[in-house]
Amino acid sequence: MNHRHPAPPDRLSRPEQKARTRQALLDAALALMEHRSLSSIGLREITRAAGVTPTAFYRHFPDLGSLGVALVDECLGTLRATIRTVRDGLSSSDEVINRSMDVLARQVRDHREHFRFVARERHGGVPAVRAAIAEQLDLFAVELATDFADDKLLGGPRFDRWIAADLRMVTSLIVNHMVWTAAALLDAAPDSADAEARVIDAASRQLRLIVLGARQWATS
Amino acid sequence: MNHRHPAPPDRLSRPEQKARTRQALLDAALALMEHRSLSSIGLREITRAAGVTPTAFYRHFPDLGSLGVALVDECLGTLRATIRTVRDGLSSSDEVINRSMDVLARQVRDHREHFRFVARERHGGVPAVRAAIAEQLDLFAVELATDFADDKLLGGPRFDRWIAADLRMVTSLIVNHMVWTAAALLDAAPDSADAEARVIDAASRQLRLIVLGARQWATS
DNA sequence: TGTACATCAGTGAACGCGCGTTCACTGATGTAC
DNA sequence: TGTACATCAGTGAACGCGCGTTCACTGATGTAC
Repeated sequence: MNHRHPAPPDRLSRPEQKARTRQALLDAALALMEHRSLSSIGLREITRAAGVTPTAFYRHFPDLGSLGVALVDECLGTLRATIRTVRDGLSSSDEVINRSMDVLARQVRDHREHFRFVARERHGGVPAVRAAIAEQLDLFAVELATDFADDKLLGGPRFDRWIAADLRMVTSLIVNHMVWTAAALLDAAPDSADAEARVIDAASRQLRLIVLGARQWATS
Repeated sequence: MNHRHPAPPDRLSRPEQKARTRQALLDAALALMEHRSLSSIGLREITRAAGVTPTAFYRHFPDLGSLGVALVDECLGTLRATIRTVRDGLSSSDEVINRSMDVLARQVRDHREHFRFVARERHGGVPAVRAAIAEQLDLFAVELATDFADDKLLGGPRFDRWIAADLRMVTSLIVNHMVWTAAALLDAAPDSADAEARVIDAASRQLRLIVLGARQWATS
């Protein structure tokens, strides 16, 4: 017989409680990393902020590096899903550029800690985390290249005739520009909407310049 | 009377000896940062590697952040001097691009630690160091904009008619691309000349695309 | 439904260790005359 | 040139502290029958 013992609404089942603690550890680590890098944060600091004893940490991660890799998935995995939805239903390149920038700016505003983490640890001191970030950013570039090849974006040039290497060359430039823009938005005084607007404006023009270059490249 | 007591050749004067110890501290810190970030390195680790007692550190720097700022000057100050000499006497844009890339690749090969430090701490956890790096990179962009305005580079478009904001937009894009390229060169397997060549090739094409875009921008 | 047992997330004490900073000091280098 | 004093880069002992990891444990949740 298949007995079910669903936990009553006010009591959490064991897996639920475990997931909750795990998330508390991730959140605590991310919060502590606002002003410091992953490798300078202590296991005890994280557990203290999460409200559990130091030893409880080992029930969820073997070490801080593994927690870092989990954070990469949380930060960039969700961003990837968000971004993919943006590109549908838009045609003119200016439209795509402006909308992409708006979405990026909003994402940065809503998830400062996530972007801070990625910018900081991208070249940081934990190899496993660096590798995980590089892998995710590479996926961004690949997906963007697929969209270009499908002529979903930037209508003008015949991207479908580009060789794969040139496509990846352009999309990795764009992805890097995106990461750099996010970092610049974080560094802009957070209370100054003006500083933010200037960063967005400059980044939009840079992106338009890149698109101009890509069209020229395609027709040359 | 002006008595001079120059130290004999085998004995160092006090300022000389002090400068030597200071440099030993900087070198030790840079070496330790190959695999870790500044904020995760201990004062005692540095003095141990430099061959002095922990307390001697305070004769040279009030804290680790100040040492970091001194490192920024060492790393980027000298690079700026090197790069400025590169741009003289070249006319065609392809020539400038290829030569700049060669110089960058050689600099990265010869000073891996310096570039690693800059890439890692650019968005790292020490605000004073981040600010110092941002300031130096801004100087790069300003100098490059001046060269463009003087028509020293990329002969084709009439950069002298550009408004200042557009010039800075282009040069900061190029500087960011330079930093990213340096980081990519560091991440390419250091023993693999092949991986390095692929990074250089991709970066050169990206830079050419940016120049194409800039020309198009200028004439539009 | 009730009982007896298994699982396992989180506990709390204990450990040895390296940390940053303080302090009074030493002794070679530098200076005044 | 010689002497007496000042400077100050580097020393070494000492401090209190938080660290990562170990271990045997507790007790609520889950399962078998």
